[in-house]
Amino acid sequence: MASRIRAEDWECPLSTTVEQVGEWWTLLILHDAFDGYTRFDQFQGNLGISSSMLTARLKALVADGLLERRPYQTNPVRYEYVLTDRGRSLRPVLVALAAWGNARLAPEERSMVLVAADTGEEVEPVVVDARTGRRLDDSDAYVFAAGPAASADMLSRYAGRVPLRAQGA
Amino acid sequence: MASRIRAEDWECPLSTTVEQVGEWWTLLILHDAFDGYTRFDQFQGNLGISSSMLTARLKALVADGLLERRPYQTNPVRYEYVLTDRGRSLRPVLVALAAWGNARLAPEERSMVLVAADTGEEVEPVVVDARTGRRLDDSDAYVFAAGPAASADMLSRYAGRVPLRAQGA
DNA sequence: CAGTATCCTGTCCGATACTG
DNA sequence: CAGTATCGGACAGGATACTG
Repeated sequence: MASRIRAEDWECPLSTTVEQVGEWWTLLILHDAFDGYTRFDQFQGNLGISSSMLTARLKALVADGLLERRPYQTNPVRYEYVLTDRGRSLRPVLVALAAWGNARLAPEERSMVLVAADTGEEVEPVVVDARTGRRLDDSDAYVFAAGPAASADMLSRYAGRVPLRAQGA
Repeated sequence: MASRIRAEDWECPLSTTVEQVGEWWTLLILHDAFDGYTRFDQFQGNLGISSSMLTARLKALVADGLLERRPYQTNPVRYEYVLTDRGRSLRPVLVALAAWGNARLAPEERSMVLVAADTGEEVEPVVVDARTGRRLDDSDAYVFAAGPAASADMLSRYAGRVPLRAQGA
């Protein structure tokens, strides 16, 4: 779970990711972790999740390598949950989700915004192509295409619908 | 559902968005829609979803204003589902999710990548601040802060943990 | 083709109680 | 404080059958 998926099991980046992330609780717990919370009762208090469910979710998060469980005191031993690099790498997903909510769902007077920690300036998160800087927003200028390892049935599904890339390289 | 949320019900951009998006099926159907599919049996064939579940999801999507249901022929009348602007605005979320899967989950030889439709060049999606162009990736340089409409209990939760913005403006 | 209706199973998830 | 164990309801969601 914690690492990469076997090539045979990899079909679609989206559905596989969705399956791996598992449930929405995952994202909400991670959000708390990004806010600096690390402890069981903090998560429980903030999220209003039952202890049994929280236990299950935390176990899954640790098994998936998104959180690390480590003792922060001995006698009695107590554990906290801290983000791994892998966990931190999910931040753009949370940001994109929250940005959409702010733009499309929030009342005019937003209650929660993303700001730069140093300047306090409000941030407007957008998804762009790192190489060209062009926004990926809602244009049809970007499509999902079959890569080198695409299987036959995937190619048949996508054939003619999206530009195929060179198979060799 | 289709429009904004009442101010009293707005607590956290993430949890509210998650609630509104509803289920993972929503994202997967939307992904198909972005690929240009519009019809019931296309969705069903691609996703392997049961017809009853698909009906329910499509209804919710239409009610939420993410898809538009419209007849594409008469006698007998047949319907198709096309993306609305609101639906298209969710694209960055899908892209962020898929990008994470590609980066962290996929086998080395990725099977599906995002490419520019004109050049065929592969795209590397990142989330940045539209104003400064700085990446929001995994840095701690950005935090969620209380906005003008924050309620008292939200402020108490976030007080001291994240920089608060001016209450007045 | 584009659904609707019904049945059925799994499991998400809160409530409650208990533990070192 | 940081969980574990158990119970039970609600519902997600597939299978199947039926319709204009």
